[in-house]
Amino acid sequence: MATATAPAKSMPQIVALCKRRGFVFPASEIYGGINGFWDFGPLGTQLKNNLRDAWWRDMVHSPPSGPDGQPLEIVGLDSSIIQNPRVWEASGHVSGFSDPMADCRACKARFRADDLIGVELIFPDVPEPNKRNFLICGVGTPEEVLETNTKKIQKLQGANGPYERLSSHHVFSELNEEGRAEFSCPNCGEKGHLTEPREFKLMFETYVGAVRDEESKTYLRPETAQGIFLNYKNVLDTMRVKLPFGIAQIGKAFRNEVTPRNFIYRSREFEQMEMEWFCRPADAPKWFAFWQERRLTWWRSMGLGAENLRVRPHGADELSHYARGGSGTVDIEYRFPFTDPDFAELEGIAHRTDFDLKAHQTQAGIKLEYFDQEHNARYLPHVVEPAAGLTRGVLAVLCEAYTPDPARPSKVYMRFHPKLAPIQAAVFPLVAKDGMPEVAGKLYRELRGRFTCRLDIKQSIGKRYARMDEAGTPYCFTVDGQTLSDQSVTVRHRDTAAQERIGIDHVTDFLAQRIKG
RNA sequence: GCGGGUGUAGCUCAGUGGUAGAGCGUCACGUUGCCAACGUGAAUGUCGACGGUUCGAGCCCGUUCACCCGCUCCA
Repeated sequence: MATATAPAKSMPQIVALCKRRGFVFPASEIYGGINGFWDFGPLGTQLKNNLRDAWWRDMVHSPPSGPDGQPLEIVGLDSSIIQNPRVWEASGHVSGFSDPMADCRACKARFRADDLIGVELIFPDVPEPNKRNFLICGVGTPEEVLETNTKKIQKLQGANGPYERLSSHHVFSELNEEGRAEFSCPNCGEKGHLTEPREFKLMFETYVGAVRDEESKTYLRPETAQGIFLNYKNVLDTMRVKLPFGIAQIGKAFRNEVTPRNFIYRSREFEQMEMEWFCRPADAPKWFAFWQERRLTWWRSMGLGAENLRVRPHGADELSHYARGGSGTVDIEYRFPFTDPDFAELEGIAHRTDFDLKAHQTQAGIKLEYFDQEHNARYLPHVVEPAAGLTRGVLAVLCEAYTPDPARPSKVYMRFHPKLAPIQAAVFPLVAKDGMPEVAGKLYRELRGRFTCRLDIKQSIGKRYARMDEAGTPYCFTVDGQTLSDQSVTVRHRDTAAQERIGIDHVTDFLAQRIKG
């Protein structure tokens, strides 16, 4: 790989460029910011819109052909961020989305209180009044806890003889204060230093209407997917769709993350691009494989390097509550500068089975079954879900594009795919005289209707090229003295700084050709 | 939530208790016929915020907020 010798990409420098050039600003910055929220500046907004529109086009307007060569059918949706709170009870988010955590005051370790258990041991050979039970504490199953504490148990046996194990174990999160005091920290071994479990509520709560009581409490959606399941029947009834088909949605989602980190990678307000693919249960594995391959290809077509992308299947223990019992989940991961050499999730493709439709059918009491005329059968479709992070996608595109180059004046340029670049073209007069600004202005007015375009007349030509390098503008067209005599302009290519000369009449075609692919 | 680090102009940073600084960028004018050129001039700061110590705080102390790193977490 040629990248082996490329200078490492530094996250602080990428963040600085994003601020300097108007891609991403800290949210509420003049008030000191707010943890986990970011604003997109003019260029960042355009970049995000371009990525979003590309997804919509490639999913809804012109989805890929299926394995049999037939075009797939996917329709769009835009559901409400706030839904009836029962939605989130049915979906499992109210119960599954808050984790009780306990901290050790002595060593500062943190544990999931429902994973933390204690196994009680009895030593029958010890005579009264010294006879007492010992509690072996740890994380995992009782067997695992005994396994990890073998040495301690051997020591106890040495002093007290053989032991018996109480059949039921204690779960830390279910104990009262007295019970918790008997627990020792699995990390440092100190007894009685674990805090009472505290709930980490990962869903933002809000209240609908003027009266603020439990009745009016609801949530900001933690995923866009549920809005799709809620409208599945509406779409079936109105759109003449037949299985298999998809419903796609792009929108904001909110999670009260414990630790927002890594710039816009894990923020509390973010955007998702989700598509729920409804199919026959028997076909789900086939579609699961199909979408994995298509989605990986799509990210590559957005300019992400193959060497920075990978597909990683989830282990059985990390599957979401809705994805157990299906073909599983895979993540499409990107090698971000802050994870390098490791990777982090960009998109998850999950076989959600009929978990959600079944849950809503039961909870809402509305039949959501599909009548399959071809097979003369009635069933709940299975769902394969490619769920991509738009915000994360923007970050991946920014990181991929960021290219240090000590040889050029800007020292860095943003190598966006031309179709994603927030500014696709710039028009300059070489100098601001002899009628060049007028010709450049005319060209600019022609281009701006079709492309995102900038006209810059001020300052030296080198400065203007340098600015466009940091903005990631792929093509700069310069009107010079020769233009006035032969109607040609120079095209300056961002990635090579090389120039060629084309007719001023061909600029539109030149751009259209390169920005389409 | 814990530990460590950072916070001074748009950016990068200097400034160890005594008048708020530099480079770059930005803007204006001139010059300039292809890569942040040059000349002249200009704007820009509650020194992250609040409180304390002090005659006096960007600097010392406390609190707090944000960002970075590590833990923890990430349905």
